[in-house]
Amino acid sequence: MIDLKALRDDPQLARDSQLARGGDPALVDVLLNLDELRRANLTEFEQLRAVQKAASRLVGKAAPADRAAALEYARSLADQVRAAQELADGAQRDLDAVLADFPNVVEPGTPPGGENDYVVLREVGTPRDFAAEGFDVLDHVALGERLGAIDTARGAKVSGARFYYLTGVGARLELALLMAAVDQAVAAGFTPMITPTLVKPSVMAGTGFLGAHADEVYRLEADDLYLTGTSEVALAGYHADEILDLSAGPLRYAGWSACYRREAGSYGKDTAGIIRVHQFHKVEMFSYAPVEDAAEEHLRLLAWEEEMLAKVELPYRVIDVAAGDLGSSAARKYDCEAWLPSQGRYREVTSTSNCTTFQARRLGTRERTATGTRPVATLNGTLATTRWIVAILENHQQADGSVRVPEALRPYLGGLDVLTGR
RNA sequence: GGAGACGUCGCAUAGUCCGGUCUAGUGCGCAUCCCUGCUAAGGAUGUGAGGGAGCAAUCCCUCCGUGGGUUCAAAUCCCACCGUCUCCGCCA
Repeated sequence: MIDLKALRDDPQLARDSQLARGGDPALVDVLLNLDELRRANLTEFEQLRAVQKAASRLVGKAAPADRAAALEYARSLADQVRAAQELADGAQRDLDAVLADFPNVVEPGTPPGGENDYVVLREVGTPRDFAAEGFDVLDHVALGERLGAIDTARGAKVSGARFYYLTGVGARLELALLMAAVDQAVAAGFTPMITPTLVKPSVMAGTGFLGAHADEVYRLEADDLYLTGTSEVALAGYHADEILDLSAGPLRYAGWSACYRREAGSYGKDTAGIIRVHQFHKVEMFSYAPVEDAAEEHLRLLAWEEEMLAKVELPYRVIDVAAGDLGSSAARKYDCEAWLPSQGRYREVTSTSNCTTFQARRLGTRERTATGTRPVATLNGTLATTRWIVAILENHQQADGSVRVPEALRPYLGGLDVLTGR
Protein backbone atom coordinates (compact mmCIF):
# COMPACT_ATOMS: atom_id res chain seq x y z
CA MET A 1 0.00 0.00 0.00
CA ILE A 2 1.38 3.36 -0.88
CA ASP A 3 1.48 6.48 1.28
CA LEU A 4 -1.67 8.49 0.63
CA LYS A 5 -0.34 11.56 2.40
CA ALA A 6 2.74 11.56 0.23
CA LEU A 7 0.51 11.08 -2.77
CA ARG A 8 -1.52 14.18 -1.83
CA ASP A 9 1.66 16.19 -1.33
CA ASP A 10 3.30 15.19 -4.57
CA PRO A 11 1.12 13.27 -6.99
CA GLN A 12 3.61 13.83 -9.80
CA LEU A 13 6.05 11.42 -8.18
CA ALA A 14 3.49 8.65 -8.40
CA ARG A 15 2.55 9.55 -11.97
CA ASP A 16 6.20 9.38 -13.00
CA SER A 17 6.49 6.05 -11.25
CA GLN A 18 3.52 4.69 -13.16
CA LEU A 19 5.04 5.84 -16.44
CA ALA A 20 8.37 4.21 -15.62
CA ARG A 21 6.59 0.97 -14.78
CA GLY A 22 4.51 1.11 -17.92
CA GLY A 23 1.38 1.57 -15.82
CA ASP A 24 -1.44 4.07 -16.08
CA PRO A 25 -0.63 7.49 -14.59
CA ALA A 26 -4.33 8.42 -14.60
CA LEU A 27 -4.79 5.90 -11.80
CA VAL A 28 -3.11 8.40 -9.51
CA ASP A 29 -5.91 10.89 -10.02
CA VAL A 30 -8.50 8.19 -9.55
CA LEU A 31 -6.89 7.51 -6.19
CA LEU A 32 -6.86 11.17 -5.23
CA ASN A 33 -10.54 11.56 -6.07
CA LEU A 34 -11.53 8.44 -4.18
CA ASP A 35 -9.53 9.61 -1.21
CA GLU A 36 -11.24 12.98 -1.19
CA LEU A 37 -14.67 11.37 -1.40
CA ARG A 38 -13.79 9.01 1.42
CA ARG A 39 -12.73 11.82 3.70
CA ALA A 40 -15.84 13.86 2.96
CA ASN A 41 -18.12 10.91 3.64
CA LEU A 42 -16.26 10.08 6.81
CA THR A 43 -16.61 13.60 8.15
CA GLU A 44 -20.32 13.52 7.44
CA PHE A 45 -20.70 10.22 9.27
CA GLU A 46 -18.65 11.32 12.25
CA GLN A 47 -20.74 14.42 12.77
CA LEU A 48 -24.00 12.49 12.63
CA ARG A 49 -22.61 9.84 14.89
CA ALA A 50 -21.69 12.39 17.53
CA VAL A 51 -25.25 13.70 17.56
CA GLN A 52 -26.61 10.17 17.81
CA LYS A 53 -24.35 9.30 20.72
CA ALA A 54 -25.45 12.38 22.63
CA ALA A 55 -29.10 11.57 21.97
CA SER A 56 -28.69 7.97 23.12
CA ARG A 57 -27.03 9.08 26.30
CA LEU A 58 -29.90 11.44 26.92
CA VAL A 59 -32.35 8.54 26.79
CA GLY A 60 -30.46 6.80 29.54
CA LYS A 61 -30.32 9.86 31.73
CA ALA A 62 -33.80 11.22 31.05
CA ALA A 63 -36.32 11.54 33.81
CA PRO A 64 -39.19 9.06 33.37
CA ALA A 65 -41.48 11.80 32.12
CA ASP A 66 -39.10 12.86 29.37
CA ARG A 67 -37.97 9.42 28.41
CA ALA A 68 -40.50 8.74 25.67
CA ALA A 69 -39.69 11.96 23.85
CA ALA A 70 -35.93 11.40 24.13
CA LEU A 71 -36.31 7.88 22.84
CA GLU A 72 -38.36 9.00 19.90
CA TYR A 73 -35.75 11.59 18.95
CA ALA A 74 -32.91 9.10 19.25
CA ARG A 75 -34.78 6.60 17.11
CA SER A 76 -35.39 9.20 14.45
CA LEU A 77 -31.62 9.53 13.96
CA ALA A 78 -30.84 5.88 13.49
CA ASP A 79 -31.62 5.64 9.78
CA GLN A 80 -29.58 8.69 8.84
CA VAL A 81 -26.59 7.44 10.75
CA ARG A 82 -26.84 4.03 9.17
CA ALA A 83 -27.04 5.57 5.71
CA ALA A 84 -24.05 7.82 6.36
CA GLN A 85 -22.06 4.88 7.65
CA GLU A 86 -22.81 2.84 4.56
CA LEU A 87 -21.67 5.70 2.37
CA ALA A 88 -18.46 6.09 4.32
CA ASP A 89 -17.79 2.35 4.32
CA GLY A 90 -18.47 2.16 0.61
CA ALA A 91 -16.05 4.98 -0.16
CA GLN A 92 -13.41 3.31 1.98
CA ARG A 93 -13.90 0.01 0.16
CA ASP A 94 -13.67 1.67 -3.23
CA LEU A 95 -10.45 3.36 -2.24
CA ASP A 96 -8.99 0.18 -0.77
CA ALA A 97 -9.79 -1.76 -3.90
CA VAL A 98 -7.85 0.62 -6.12
CA LEU A 99 -5.11 1.06 -3.55
CA ALA A 100 -4.61 -2.70 -3.24
CA ASP A 101 -3.59 -2.98 -6.88
CA PHE A 102 -1.51 0.16 -7.00
CA PRO A 103 2.18 -0.76 -7.05
CA ASN A 104 4.84 0.86 -4.91
CA VAL A 105 6.21 4.18 -6.13
CA VAL A 106 9.63 3.51 -7.60
CA GLU A 107 12.73 5.15 -6.25
CA PRO A 108 13.82 8.12 -8.36
CA GLY A 109 16.72 7.00 -10.55
CA THR A 110 15.28 3.57 -11.23
CA PRO A 111 15.69 2.70 -14.91
CA PRO A 112 12.35 2.97 -16.72
CA GLY A 113 11.06 0.16 -18.91
CA GLY A 114 10.59 -3.59 -18.74
CA GLU A 115 12.46 -6.83 -18.30
CA ASN A 116 15.21 -6.01 -20.79
CA ASP A 117 15.76 -2.43 -19.74
CA TYR A 118 17.94 -3.16 -16.73
CA VAL A 119 21.16 -1.25 -16.24
CA VAL A 120 24.37 -3.18 -15.58
CA LEU A 121 26.05 -1.53 -12.61
CA ARG A 122 29.24 -3.59 -12.66
CA GLU A 123 30.79 -6.89 -13.58
CA VAL A 124 32.92 -8.61 -10.99
CA GLY A 125 35.38 -11.40 -11.71
CA THR A 126 36.27 -12.87 -15.07
CA PRO A 127 34.57 -15.93 -16.55
CA ARG A 128 37.03 -18.76 -17.15
CA ASP A 129 38.16 -19.43 -20.70
CA PHE A 130 37.47 -23.16 -20.90
CA ALA A 131 38.61 -23.38 -24.51
CA ALA A 132 42.01 -22.07 -23.48
CA GLU A 133 42.07 -24.59 -20.67
CA GLY A 134 41.49 -27.24 -23.29
CA PHE A 135 38.24 -28.89 -22.35
CA ASP A 136 34.57 -28.73 -23.12
CA VAL A 137 32.23 -27.26 -20.60
CA LEU A 138 29.70 -29.57 -19.01
CA ASP A 139 26.42 -28.15 -17.81
CA HIS A 140 25.29 -28.65 -14.24
CA VAL A 141 22.98 -31.49 -15.24
CA ALA A 142 25.85 -33.53 -16.61
CA LEU A 143 28.12 -32.60 -13.75
CA GLY A 144 25.41 -33.41 -11.23
CA GLU A 145 24.96 -36.79 -12.79
CA ARG A 146 28.66 -37.61 -12.82
CA LEU A 147 29.06 -36.58 -9.23
CA GLY A 148 25.90 -38.32 -8.11
CA ALA A 149 24.82 -34.93 -6.83
CA ILE A 150 21.54 -34.24 -8.60
CA ASP A 151 18.82 -36.69 -9.58
CA THR A 152 16.14 -35.03 -11.66
CA ALA A 153 14.79 -38.24 -13.18
CA ARG A 154 13.70 -39.60 -9.84
CA GLY A 155 12.52 -36.16 -8.82
CA ALA A 156 10.16 -36.27 -11.76
CA LYS A 157 9.12 -39.84 -10.99
CA VAL A 158 8.15 -38.99 -7.45
CA SER A 159 6.87 -35.44 -7.71
CA GLY A 160 6.74 -34.44 -11.36
CA ALA A 161 8.57 -31.99 -13.58
CA ARG A 162 10.80 -29.40 -11.91
CA PHE A 163 11.42 -31.56 -8.86
CA TYR A 164 14.74 -33.14 -8.02
CA TYR A 165 16.75 -34.91 -5.39
CA LEU A 166 20.04 -33.58 -4.15
CA THR A 167 22.07 -36.65 -3.39
CA GLY A 168 25.43 -37.35 -1.80
CA VAL A 169 27.81 -34.46 -2.40
CA GLY A 170 24.93 -32.48 -3.88
CA ALA A 171 23.08 -32.62 -0.58
CA ARG A 172 26.25 -31.87 1.33
CA LEU A 173 27.11 -28.96 -0.96
CA GLU A 174 23.72 -27.37 -0.41
CA LEU A 175 23.96 -27.74 3.36
CA ALA A 176 27.48 -26.30 3.28
CA LEU A 177 26.45 -23.36 1.15
CA LEU A 178 23.45 -22.50 3.27
CA MET A 179 25.35 -22.92 6.53
CA ALA A 180 28.09 -20.64 5.23
CA ALA A 181 25.41 -18.10 4.38
CA VAL A 182 23.84 -18.35 7.82
CA ASP A 183 27.23 -17.94 9.46
CA GLN A 184 28.04 -14.89 7.39
CA ALA A 185 24.69 -13.37 8.30
CA VAL A 186 25.20 -14.05 12.00
CA ALA A 187 28.65 -12.49 11.83
CA ALA A 188 27.06 -9.41 10.29
CA GLY A 189 24.61 -9.16 13.16
CA PHE A 190 21.57 -10.86 11.68
CA THR A 191 19.34 -12.99 13.87
CA PRO A 192 19.05 -16.40 12.22
CA MET A 193 15.52 -17.71 11.85
CA ILE A 194 13.91 -20.90 10.62
CA THR A 195 10.52 -19.77 9.44
CA PRO A 196 7.09 -21.22 8.74
CA THR A 197 6.49 -21.87 5.05
CA LEU A 198 2.71 -21.99 5.33
CA VAL A 199 1.17 -18.61 6.01
CA LYS A 200 -2.26 -17.03 6.24
CA PRO A 201 -3.78 -15.07 3.37
CA SER A 202 -3.42 -11.78 5.25
CA VAL A 203 0.34 -12.19 5.50
CA MET A 204 0.67 -13.33 1.90
CA ALA A 205 -1.38 -10.35 0.73
CA GLY A 206 0.47 -7.97 3.02
CA THR A 207 3.79 -8.79 1.44
CA GLY A 208 2.40 -8.15 -2.02
CA PHE A 209 2.60 -11.67 -3.40
CA LEU A 210 -1.08 -11.93 -4.25
CA GLY A 211 -0.96 -9.13 -6.78
CA ALA A 212 -0.25 -9.62 -10.45
CA HIS A 213 1.70 -12.84 -9.85
CA ALA A 214 -0.77 -14.59 -7.56
CA ASP A 215 -0.77 -17.65 -9.82
CA GLU A 216 2.89 -18.19 -8.93
CA VAL A 217 1.86 -19.15 -5.42
CA TYR A 218 0.76 -22.54 -4.11
CA ARG A 219 -2.44 -22.42 -2.12
CA LEU A 220 -3.80 -25.09 0.19
CA GLU A 221 -7.49 -24.86 -0.44
CA ALA A 222 -8.61 -27.06 2.44
CA ASP A 223 -6.79 -24.98 5.02
CA ASP A 224 -6.78 -21.54 3.40
CA LEU A 225 -3.03 -21.30 3.70
CA TYR A 226 -0.33 -20.39 1.21
CA LEU A 227 3.03 -22.03 0.66
CA THR A 228 5.62 -19.28 0.62
CA GLY A 229 8.06 -18.77 -2.21
CA THR A 230 10.55 -17.15 0.16
CA SER A 231 11.04 -16.70 3.89
CA GLU A 232 10.60 -12.98 3.22
CA VAL A 233 6.89 -13.59 3.71
CA ALA A 234 7.21 -15.10 7.16
CA LEU A 235 9.84 -12.56 8.18
CA ALA A 236 7.68 -9.66 7.05
CA GLY A 237 4.75 -11.13 8.93
CA TYR A 238 6.86 -11.67 12.04
CA HIS A 239 6.39 -8.10 13.26
CA ALA A 240 2.92 -7.54 11.79
CA ASP A 241 0.78 -5.25 13.94
CA GLU A 242 3.77 -4.36 16.08
CA ILE A 243 5.44 -1.10 16.97
CA LEU A 244 9.21 -1.47 16.75
CA ASP A 245 12.08 0.43 18.28
CA LEU A 246 14.57 1.10 15.51
CA SER A 247 16.51 3.75 17.40
CA ALA A 248 19.50 1.40 17.60
CA GLY A 249 19.43 0.78 13.85
CA PRO A 250 17.70 -1.69 11.54
CA LEU A 251 16.38 -5.03 12.80
CA ARG A 252 17.96 -7.75 10.72
CA TYR A 253 16.87 -11.35 10.31
CA ALA A 254 18.31 -14.15 8.23
CA GLY A 255 15.58 -16.62 7.32
CA TRP A 256 16.29 -20.19 6.33
CA SER A 257 13.44 -21.97 4.62
CA ALA A 258 12.24 -24.19 1.86
CA CYS A 259 10.67 -22.13 -0.92
CA TYR A 260 7.81 -23.18 -3.17
CA ARG A 261 6.98 -21.74 -6.57
CA ARG A 262 4.42 -22.89 -9.08
CA GLU A 263 6.43 -21.52 -12.00
CA ALA A 264 3.19 -21.06 -13.90
CA GLY A 265 3.80 -19.51 -17.26
CA SER A 266 7.40 -20.62 -17.49
CA TYR A 267 6.68 -23.71 -19.59
CA GLY A 268 9.66 -24.52 -21.72
CA LYS A 269 12.06 -22.26 -19.82
CA ASP A 270 14.94 -23.92 -18.03
CA THR A 271 13.31 -27.32 -18.16
CA ALA A 272 16.54 -29.21 -17.53
CA GLY A 273 18.31 -29.36 -14.23
CA ILE A 274 17.63 -27.31 -11.14
CA ILE A 275 17.73 -23.73 -12.39
CA ARG A 276 13.97 -23.34 -12.24
CA VAL A 277 12.26 -25.68 -9.79
CA HIS A 278 9.15 -25.86 -7.67
CA GLN A 279 10.96 -26.32 -4.40
CA PHE A 280 14.35 -25.15 -3.19
CA HIS A 281 16.10 -23.76 -0.15
CA LYS A 282 17.16 -20.25 0.53
CA VAL A 283 18.82 -18.10 3.13
CA GLU A 284 17.19 -14.70 2.94
CA MET A 285 18.20 -11.46 4.59
CA PHE A 286 15.40 -9.27 5.85
CA SER A 287 15.67 -5.77 7.35
CA TYR A 288 13.28 -3.47 9.10
CA ALA A 289 14.68 0.04 8.77
CA PRO A 290 13.57 3.65 9.23
CA VAL A 291 12.52 5.03 5.86
CA GLU A 292 15.40 7.51 5.72
CA ASP A 293 17.89 4.66 6.04
CA ALA A 294 16.21 2.32 3.58
CA ALA A 295 18.22 3.18 0.47
CA GLU A 296 21.46 2.89 2.42
CA GLU A 297 20.37 -0.41 3.97
CA HIS A 298 19.51 -1.63 0.49
CA LEU A 299 23.11 -1.08 -0.61
CA ARG A 300 24.33 -2.89 2.51
CA LEU A 301 22.20 -5.91 1.64
CA LEU A 302 23.66 -5.83 -1.84
CA ALA A 303 27.16 -5.67 -0.38
CA TRP A 304 26.47 -8.74 1.79
CA GLU A 305 25.23 -10.61 -1.25
CA GLU A 306 28.42 -9.74 -3.10
CA GLU A 307 30.47 -10.80 -0.10
CA MET A 308 28.80 -14.20 -0.25
CA LEU A 309 29.32 -14.49 -4.01
CA ALA A 310 32.99 -13.69 -3.50
CA LYS A 311 33.22 -16.52 -0.98
CA VAL A 312 32.09 -19.06 -3.53
CA GLU A 313 34.29 -17.44 -6.14
CA LEU A 314 31.71 -16.82 -8.82
CA PRO A 315 32.02 -14.25 -11.59
CA TYR A 316 28.89 -12.11 -11.59
CA ARG A 317 27.37 -8.83 -12.57
CA VAL A 318 25.03 -6.52 -10.70
CA ILE A 319 22.00 -5.11 -12.44
CA ASP A 320 19.62 -2.31 -11.52
CA VAL A 321 16.28 -3.84 -12.41
CA ALA A 322 13.97 -1.67 -14.52
CA ALA A 323 10.78 -0.24 -13.04
CA GLY A 324 8.44 -2.43 -15.07
CA ASP A 325 10.11 -5.59 -13.84
CA LEU A 326 10.01 -4.78 -10.14
CA GLY A 327 6.95 -6.47 -8.78
CA SER A 328 4.33 -4.51 -6.96
CA SER A 329 6.00 -4.19 -3.56
CA ALA A 330 9.48 -3.05 -4.58
CA ALA A 331 10.57 0.54 -5.03
CA ARG A 332 13.93 -0.63 -6.33
CA LYS A 333 15.63 -3.93 -6.95
CA TYR A 334 19.19 -5.03 -7.59
CA ASP A 335 19.94 -8.50 -8.89
CA CYS A 336 23.26 -10.29 -8.88
CA GLU A 337 23.64 -12.62 -11.81
CA ALA A 338 26.31 -15.30 -11.86
CA TRP A 339 28.02 -16.37 -15.03
CA LEU A 340 26.87 -19.75 -16.31
CA PRO A 341 29.53 -21.19 -18.63
CA SER A 342 27.16 -23.74 -20.17
CA GLN A 343 24.78 -20.99 -21.28
CA GLY A 344 27.38 -18.31 -21.92
CA ARG A 345 25.34 -15.76 -20.02
CA TYR A 346 24.57 -14.38 -16.60
CA ARG A 347 21.70 -15.84 -14.58
CA GLU A 348 20.04 -14.41 -11.49
CA VAL A 349 21.32 -15.82 -8.21
CA THR A 350 20.36 -13.03 -5.81
CA SER A 351 17.77 -10.32 -5.69
CA THR A 352 17.44 -7.54 -3.19
CA SER A 353 14.43 -5.26 -2.97
CA ASN A 354 13.68 -2.10 -1.08
CA CYS A 355 9.95 -2.24 -0.39
CA THR A 356 9.93 1.07 1.50
CA THR A 357 6.70 1.20 3.52
CA PHE A 358 4.63 -0.81 1.04
CA GLN A 359 4.59 -4.05 3.04
CA ALA A 360 4.71 -2.40 6.45
CA ARG A 361 1.54 -0.42 5.78
CA ARG A 362 -0.39 -3.53 4.89
CA LEU A 363 1.03 -5.53 7.76
CA GLY A 364 0.78 -2.79 10.37
CA THR A 365 4.47 -2.68 11.20
CA ARG A 366 5.44 0.69 12.63
CA GLU A 367 8.18 2.30 14.64
CA ARG A 368 7.99 4.75 17.50
CA THR A 369 9.35 8.21 16.90
CA ALA A 370 9.42 11.40 18.94
CA THR A 371 6.16 12.52 17.37
CA GLY A 372 4.29 9.21 17.30
CA THR A 373 4.41 6.12 15.16
CA ARG A 374 4.91 5.60 11.45
CA PRO A 375 5.36 2.70 9.06
CA VAL A 376 8.86 1.29 8.69
CA ALA A 377 10.67 0.28 5.53
CA THR A 378 11.21 -3.40 4.80
CA LEU A 379 13.99 -4.79 2.65
CA ASN A 380 15.01 -8.24 1.60
CA GLY A 381 17.87 -9.90 -0.22
CA THR A 382 19.06 -13.36 -1.14
CA LEU A 383 22.14 -14.68 0.59
CA ALA A 384 22.24 -18.13 -0.98
CA THR A 385 19.92 -20.59 -2.70
CA THR A 386 19.88 -24.02 -4.23
CA ARG A 387 20.37 -22.38 -7.61
CA TRP A 388 23.86 -21.34 -6.59
CA ILE A 389 24.84 -25.00 -6.84
CA VAL A 390 24.35 -24.71 -10.59
CA ALA A 391 26.84 -21.88 -10.84
CA ILE A 392 29.29 -23.45 -8.41
CA LEU A 393 29.38 -26.76 -10.23
CA GLU A 394 29.75 -25.19 -13.65
CA ASN A 395 32.28 -22.50 -12.81
CA HIS A 396 34.52 -24.72 -10.73
CA GLN A 397 34.43 -27.83 -12.90
CA GLN A 398 37.71 -29.43 -13.86
CA ALA A 399 38.81 -31.31 -16.95
CA ASP A 400 38.18 -34.70 -15.34
CA GLY A 401 34.59 -33.83 -14.48
CA SER A 402 35.36 -33.19 -10.82
CA VAL A 403 34.51 -29.88 -9.16
CA ARG A 404 36.82 -27.76 -7.06
CA VAL A 405 35.27 -26.66 -3.77
CA PRO A 406 35.69 -22.94 -3.06
CA GLU A 407 37.87 -22.52 0.00
CA ALA A 408 35.22 -20.80 2.03
CA LEU A 409 32.98 -23.85 1.78
CA ARG A 410 35.58 -26.48 2.65
CA PRO A 411 35.14 -26.21 6.42
CA TYR A 412 31.48 -27.01 5.89
CA LEU A 413 32.36 -30.11 3.87
CA GLY A 414 34.69 -31.67 6.34
CA GLY A 415 37.69 -30.19 4.56
CA LEU A 416 36.77 -31.66 1.19
CA ASP A 417 38.49 -29.66 -1.57
CA VAL A 418 37.27 -31.51 -4.64
CA LEU A 419 33.92 -33.11 -5.42
CA THR A 420 34.46 -36.30 -7.36
CA GLY A 421 32.14 -38.87 -8.84
CA ARG A 422 31.83 -42.31 -7.28
C1' G B 1 -9.95 -35.46 17.00
C1' G B 2 -12.70 -35.08 22.38
C1' A B 3 -13.63 -31.97 26.90
C1' G B 4 -13.08 -27.48 29.50
C1' A B 5 -11.32 -22.43 30.53
C1' C B 6 -10.11 -17.88 28.55
C1' G B 7 -9.19 -13.42 24.94
C1' U B 8 -10.25 -5.66 27.89
C1' C B 9 -5.74 0.68 25.90
C1' G B 10 2.99 -2.19 27.51
C1' C B 11 2.16 -6.14 31.75
C1' A B 12 -1.55 -7.60 35.38
C1' U B 13 -6.52 -6.95 36.35
C1' A B 14 -11.98 -4.56 37.29
C1' G B 15 -16.21 -4.26 34.29
C1' U B 16 -19.86 -8.82 31.09
C1' C B 17 -24.70 -12.31 34.99
C1' C B 18 -28.95 -7.60 34.95
C1' G B 19 -27.14 -2.90 27.87
C1' G B 20 -27.10 3.69 29.24
C1' U B 21 -23.62 6.63 35.40
C1' C B 22 -17.64 2.74 30.85
C1' U B 23 -16.58 9.40 27.94
C1' A B 24 -13.31 1.67 30.02
C1' G B 25 -11.61 1.90 36.65
C1' U B 26 -7.25 0.18 39.44
C1' G B 27 -2.16 -1.71 40.32
C1' C B 28 2.66 -2.30 38.18
C1' G B 29 5.85 -0.32 34.66
C1' C B 30 7.29 4.06 32.04
C1' A B 31 7.90 9.69 31.29
C1' U B 32 8.19 14.67 33.17
C1' C B 33 8.24 17.73 37.33
C1' C B 34 8.44 18.64 42.76
C1' C B 35 10.50 17.39 47.48
C1' U B 36 14.65 15.11 49.50
C1' G B 37 20.97 15.40 49.30
C1' C B 38 21.94 10.91 47.60
C1' U B 39 22.57 2.24 45.98
C1' A B 40 16.16 4.98 50.18
C1' A B 41 11.34 6.92 50.44
C1' G B 42 7.38 10.27 49.06
C1' G B 43 4.20 13.58 46.04
C1' A B 44 1.94 15.72 41.40
C1' U B 45 0.84 15.20 36.43
C1' G B 46 0.88 12.40 32.24
C1' U B 47 1.03 7.72 29.87
C1' G B 48 -2.75 2.63 23.76
C1' A B 49 -3.61 2.68 18.25
C1' G B 50 -5.73 4.75 13.76
C1' G B 51 -8.23 8.79 11.35
C1' G B 52 -9.84 13.97 11.16
C1' A B 53 -10.39 19.68 12.52
C1' G B 54 -7.29 23.69 14.45
C1' C B 55 -1.57 28.46 14.66
C1' A B 56 -2.45 26.44 19.36
C1' A B 57 -4.57 24.91 24.08
C1' U B 58 -7.92 21.53 22.63
C1' C B 59 -11.84 18.91 20.31
C1' C B 60 -14.40 14.97 17.31
C1' C B 61 -14.88 9.82 15.20
C1' U B 62 -13.39 4.53 15.18
C1' C B 63 -11.14 0.27 17.83
C1' C B 64 -12.48 -4.07 24.33
C1' G B 65 -9.60 -11.29 19.57
C1' U B 66 -12.15 -11.02 14.23
C1' G B 67 -16.64 -10.65 11.43
C1' G B 68 -21.89 -10.39 11.43
C1' G B 69 -26.65 -9.48 14.11
C1' U B 70 -30.31 -7.26 17.80
C1' U B 71 -31.09 -2.08 19.80
C1' C B 72 -32.28 4.79 20.10
C1' A B 73 -27.81 2.81 22.59
C1' A B 74 -23.22 -3.04 22.90
C1' A B 75 -16.85 -4.41 26.34
C1' U B 76 -21.83 -6.08 28.17
C1' C B 77 -27.11 -9.66 24.61
C1' C B 78 -27.22 -13.31 20.06
C1' C B 79 -24.54 -16.06 15.94
C1' A B 80 -20.18 -17.58 13.38
C1' C B 81 -15.09 -17.70 13.15
C1' C B 82 -9.92 -17.15 14.90
C1' G B 83 -6.40 -17.62 18.69
C1' U B 84 -4.31 -19.06 23.56
C1' C B 85 -4.07 -22.31 27.77
C1' U B 86 -5.22 -27.04 30.51
C1' C B 87 -6.56 -32.16 30.34
C1' C B 88 -7.52 -36.61 27.22
C1' G B 89 -6.75 -39.36 22.59
C1' C B 90 -3.64 -40.18 18.25
C1' C B 91 1.06 -39.49 15.77
C1' A B 92 6.17 -37.95 14.69
